[in-house]
Order: sequence, then structure tokens, then C-alpha cells
Amino acid sequence: MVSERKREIISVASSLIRRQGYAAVTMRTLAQEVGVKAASLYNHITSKQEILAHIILGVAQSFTEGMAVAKAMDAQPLDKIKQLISLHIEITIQQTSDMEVMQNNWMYLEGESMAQYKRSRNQYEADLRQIISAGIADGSIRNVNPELLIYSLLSPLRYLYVWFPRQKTLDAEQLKDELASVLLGGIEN
Amino acid sequence: MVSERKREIISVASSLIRRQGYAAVTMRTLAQEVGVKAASLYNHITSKQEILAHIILGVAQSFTEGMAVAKAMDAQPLDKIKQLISLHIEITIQQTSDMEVMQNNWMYLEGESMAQYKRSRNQYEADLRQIISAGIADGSIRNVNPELLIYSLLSPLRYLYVWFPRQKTLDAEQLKDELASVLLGGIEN
DNA sequence: AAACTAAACTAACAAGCGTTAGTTTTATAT
DNA sequence: ATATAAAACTAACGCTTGTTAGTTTAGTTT
Repeated sequence: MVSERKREIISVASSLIRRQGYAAVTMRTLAQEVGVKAASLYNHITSKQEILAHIILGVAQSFTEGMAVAKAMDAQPLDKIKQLISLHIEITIQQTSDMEVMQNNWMYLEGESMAQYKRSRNQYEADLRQIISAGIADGSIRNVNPELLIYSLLSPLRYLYVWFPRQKTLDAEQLKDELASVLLGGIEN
Repeated sequence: MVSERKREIISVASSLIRRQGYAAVTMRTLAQEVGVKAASLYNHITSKQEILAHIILGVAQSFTEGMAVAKAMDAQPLDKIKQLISLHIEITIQQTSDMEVMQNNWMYLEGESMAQYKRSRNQYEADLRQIISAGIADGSIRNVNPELLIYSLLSPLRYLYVWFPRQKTLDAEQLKDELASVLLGGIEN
């Protein structure tokens, strides 16, 4: 369904948008980077907007699928949260550029793409809310404002892309353990 | 030094950029929102870029000044961190729009403004690193990867603007306590 | 060899951009 | 009233933007 060339264009676009932002990347610079004239891009894609939507909705789908796995697990709330931490780490490592593009450029989505992005984001947060509520109910999670918990859990996970690529000491597996330890157990000794 | 009209223009620009992104806001839409023709804006500002720089470097300066206060405190590392949590909350509440503009649009800065932004950001992180190192050294902070600690502390603080405006239950003072409790003590019970 | 198809090309359009020049209005101070 | 200065206006320039039309090239199938 998605040709090799199209994938290449979107991949190059992702790394350009990552560095410069969606609006600053022109079809001409994108074409040059691909090694082609601007008009030729339109043999493969239908619009600039389609490229952005493809990148962002691809990441969003990865999260939706990963959340489905976590929800289906027969496990304690805290273990489901650990599973989600793994999910964020894996997506960040496997789709670093797309992840960064999503976080910084989703506001440039239009129409149905924007609607779909917001829908999947809201659904993800709602699912996490449910897991946290269950944890508070069974006493495994501290009884503080659930929205605050969601937020202080999700922020570091969402912005892993800022930090992970520039550190060298931890691999994915170590990161998973240390991050889970810090997020669940806190900073204090 | 900065006239009333100029402040108004920059303030209107901030809320437009916040919603639409820097590149998507044109001088014509900005002018219309201010109630004036585009060319008239140039009686007060010298360029679109100046507006962005003014917004972002203003927030950056607030952080630099706040960090200076924290550094100068005669207090334990954990109390300095609590002070920084307060700082982030105060800036987020007092300059919500500017804060969001900074986080999402700093990559559109150019030349010396970009250099200055990066300098102040790096300095802030270096100062926080020092505080955390001191805390690890005296045993008050857990001995895990310091970069990971910085990051998982800073992410929720930086993205408070996403969350704080849409919740109603906590005021600034309560938020300060609960957030410090969660960030320092973790989620787990 | 002929026909077909995918994907490149050149050229250009219409729209929108930030910004400037030159002029007029408005308000304040003399 | 008159002069001055601040801040608005109209008009336009030069450029860049995403995209389209029409054509040519290259590779594969019959």
C-alpha cells in the first residue's frame, strides 16, 4: 500500500521537520534532500499535510496498540504502568524522530487528521486514568489527585525523546528499570 | 522602555502563537487582532522575529532569576528543589501563554536570540545538576543516574502549562505541596 | 518492436508572506 | 492657533509558498 519511495520521502520529511518545524520545511528543500524536484514529490504523496498526518498518526497508532496490550494484561495496576513505561521507551527508541515531530507539530494538523489525533490522545489518557483509579482503589497507588499523577507520569514519558538520544550510559532495558524506579518511587531517598 | 502598545502587541501575539504556532501567525492576522493594519505594527516593533524573541527570552530570564534565588538559599538540596518547583508553578501561572510559546516555538528563534536562549537553558540545567549532585553526595537524594533525575524532575515542571490551566481543584499553594510530594516521593504507596 | 506505466522533469500560477515607502490622521505641547 | 511627534493609513515590492499542467525519460510487459 505504501511504496518504498513514499516511505523514503516521509522519513526524510520527518527528520527535516524534527529539526526545523513543519512550517519551516518547504516542499523544495524536502525534494532536494530526497534528490528530486519538488513537483516530483506529488507522484508519491498528495500534499504536505498528508506527510505530517502520516507521521503523527503513525505514532499515535503505536500508542493505541500498546495501550490495548496493557489493558488486556492480567496484572496489577502498577505492573500495567510499568508496561506502559516500556511502551514509551520502545516507541521513543524505534521512532525517535516521528515522536519528536508529533510532540512539537501536532498543532499544524488540519481537519480530520487533527480530530483523529485528539481522539486517540484523549482515549489514551482516559485509559491511563482508569488504571490509576484502580491502583488508588486497591491501595497500591497513593491517594492524591489522579490528574496530577497522570500528568507527572506522562510528562517524562512523552518527552523521553529529548533526553534519551543524548545520554549514552543506559540501554533500553536499564532505562526501563531506572525510570520505573524513579517515577514510581520518587527522587527522595 | 517598552511602550504600552508594544506590550499589547506582544501579548496578543503570544496568545495567537500559543494556539497556532509561530509560523502560522501572520503579521496581518496579528494586526487585525490588535485592531490595526499590518504596517502599523512596525511603528512599535522592528520585526516578527523580535516579537518571538521578546516572549521567549522574557520567560527564560524569569527562570534565570529564580534559579539565582534558589542557588543563593542557605538550605538543603531538597529544599532548593522545592523552591524550584514553586518557581515553575509561579511562572506557569503568571506567564502561561509565554511559557507555552517558549516550549513549542523556540526552534523558530534565529541568530543571537537562539544562542541566548540555548545558553540560559543550558545554564539552568547545569545549576540543577549541581544541586542534585549535592543531594546525592549528602545522601538525601537516591543514587541513580543524575541525568535521569534531572530529566524526570524537569519534564513535569516544564509542561505544567499543559495541565494546570485545565484543572480546577488545586490552587497554586496546594499544587506546590502535592507536586513536590509526588515528584520527590513518587507515585507508589 | 510496440505499448504501457511509473516517475522524473520544466514551467508557471495564484496566493500569501514580511516588510518598506510615503502619506495622512490624531493627540499633545507650545 | 500652530508646531511637533506619535501612530495610524494605503499601496506596493520582491520573494516564497504549495500545487498543477503538460511533457519527457526510463523501465517493464506484451
